[in-house]
Amino acid sequence: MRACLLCERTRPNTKELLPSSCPRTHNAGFYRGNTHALNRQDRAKCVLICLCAGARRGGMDYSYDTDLEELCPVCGDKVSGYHYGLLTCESCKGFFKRTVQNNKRYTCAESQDCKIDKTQRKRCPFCRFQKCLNVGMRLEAVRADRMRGGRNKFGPMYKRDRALKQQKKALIRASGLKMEATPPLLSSPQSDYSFSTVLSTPAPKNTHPNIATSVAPTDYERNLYASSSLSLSVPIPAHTPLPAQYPTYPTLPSRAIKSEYPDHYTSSEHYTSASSPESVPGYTYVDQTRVSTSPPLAPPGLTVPPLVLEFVRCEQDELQVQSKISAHLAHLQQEQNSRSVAANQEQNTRLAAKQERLSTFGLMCHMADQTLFSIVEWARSCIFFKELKVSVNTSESELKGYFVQK
DNA sequence: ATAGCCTTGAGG
DNA sequence: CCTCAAGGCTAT
Repeated sequence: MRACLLCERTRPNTKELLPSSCPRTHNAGFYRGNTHALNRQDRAKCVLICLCAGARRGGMDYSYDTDLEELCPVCGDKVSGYHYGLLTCESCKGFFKRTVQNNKRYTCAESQDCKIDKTQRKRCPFCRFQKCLNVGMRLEAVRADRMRGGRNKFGPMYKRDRALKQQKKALIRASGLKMEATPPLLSSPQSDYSFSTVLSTPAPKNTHPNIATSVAPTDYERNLYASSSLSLSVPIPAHTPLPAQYPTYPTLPSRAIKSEYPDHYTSSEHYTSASSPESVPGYTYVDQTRVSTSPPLAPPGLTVPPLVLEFVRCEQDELQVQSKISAHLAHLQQEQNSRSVAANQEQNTRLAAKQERLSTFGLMCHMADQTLFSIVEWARSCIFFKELKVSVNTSESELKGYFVQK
C-alpha cells in the first residue's frame, strides 16, 4: 500500500477496491499497475473529492484544471474529454461512435428541430446526430479499421485548444484575484470574470434566425453566440440549408483527410443531382500547430489590464469558430456546385463559362464579407465599442443600419 | 440502444 | 513511462 499521489491517502498497488478512502477514484480501473495513473477526468474527480475532504498535497491547491465547468455542446452534460474533434460528454461520444460505425440512419418523427439536452437526448437520434455534426464532431475521427489506442491527427488541435483554454483560465483567474482587491472598472453586467462566469454566463436570448433555432441551444451554445445583439453572426446551417441529410464539409487540397466511412453522411446523392463525384466533400483538418502562437500566460502576481481581459472574454472558442466556418463554406460550395452543373448543362457555352467565373468571384467576395463580419462581430462584442461616440458626420442610426444590413 | 467503465497503444 | 482519445464491454 502506498499513498495516493494526489491526496496522500493509502492506495493499493494492484487493481483492487479501496472503498474507504476515495470512493469514486480509488477503485479498480483507475490504477495501472503501481503507477496510479489517473487520466484527466478521473484526476479531476479525485481532486474534487479530496478537496472536499480537506486534503492537499504538499500544500498545493489542486482546484485548478478540473474542467468540470465544461458542458457538452450537444446535450449540455458534463464533458469527459476530447472526442471526435471536440470536448463532449461520454454519452454523446458513444452515440456518435455507434452511429458512424454501424452506419445508422435515423428519421425524425417531428420537424427535425427536436430539443437536445441531457434529459431528452435519447428521444430523437436524428436530431442528436445532426447536432453532433453541427457543433463540429468529426466523422473522420471514427476509425474504419476500429484500431484501438494510439493517437490521430487531431492531437495537435486538441493540444492547442487545451492550451488556449488554460491561458484564458489563467488570465481570468489572475484578474479575479486582482478584481477582488480593486473595484471593477467596468460597468458591464458581465464584469464578473470568474471562470465559471465566462464559461457559462447566462446570455440574452439568441436572436439570429439561423442559429440554434431548430435545435434548442444548451447553456454552452448560448454562451458561444451571445456576443452580438445584432444579426452579425456567421450563420450555422442547421437542418434545412444543406441539401444532404447531414452537413457536408469542403475539401481543401492540402492537409485534408477524408472520412474513412464513405457513407451517406457526406453524400448529397439523395437530395441533389448537382454533385459530381469529386464534389462530394471530405473533411478538412487544419493543422493548428501552424497557426501563430498565442500570447503567453500571465505570470503569477501580474496584474492583467482590464482591456486584455475584455479581449480574452470576447474571443470565441476556436473549435467552434472552425466548425462555423466549415459549415458555412460547405453551404457556399454547395451553391457553387449547383451553378457548375447548371453551366455544364448549357453545353459549356461562353456565356455559361462566364457565369461560372462570376459565381466563383462572387463566392470569394462572399467569403471575404463573412470574414469582415466576423471581425466586426468580435469588435462589437467588446463593451468598449458601445462606449464609442458616434461621429458628427455619421449618425448612430446610420451605423447601426449598416451593421444590421450586414 | 444507451451510457458508464475499461482496455489499448501511438506519441510525447 | 505517462497521457488520453480511440474502441470494446456490459449492466441497464
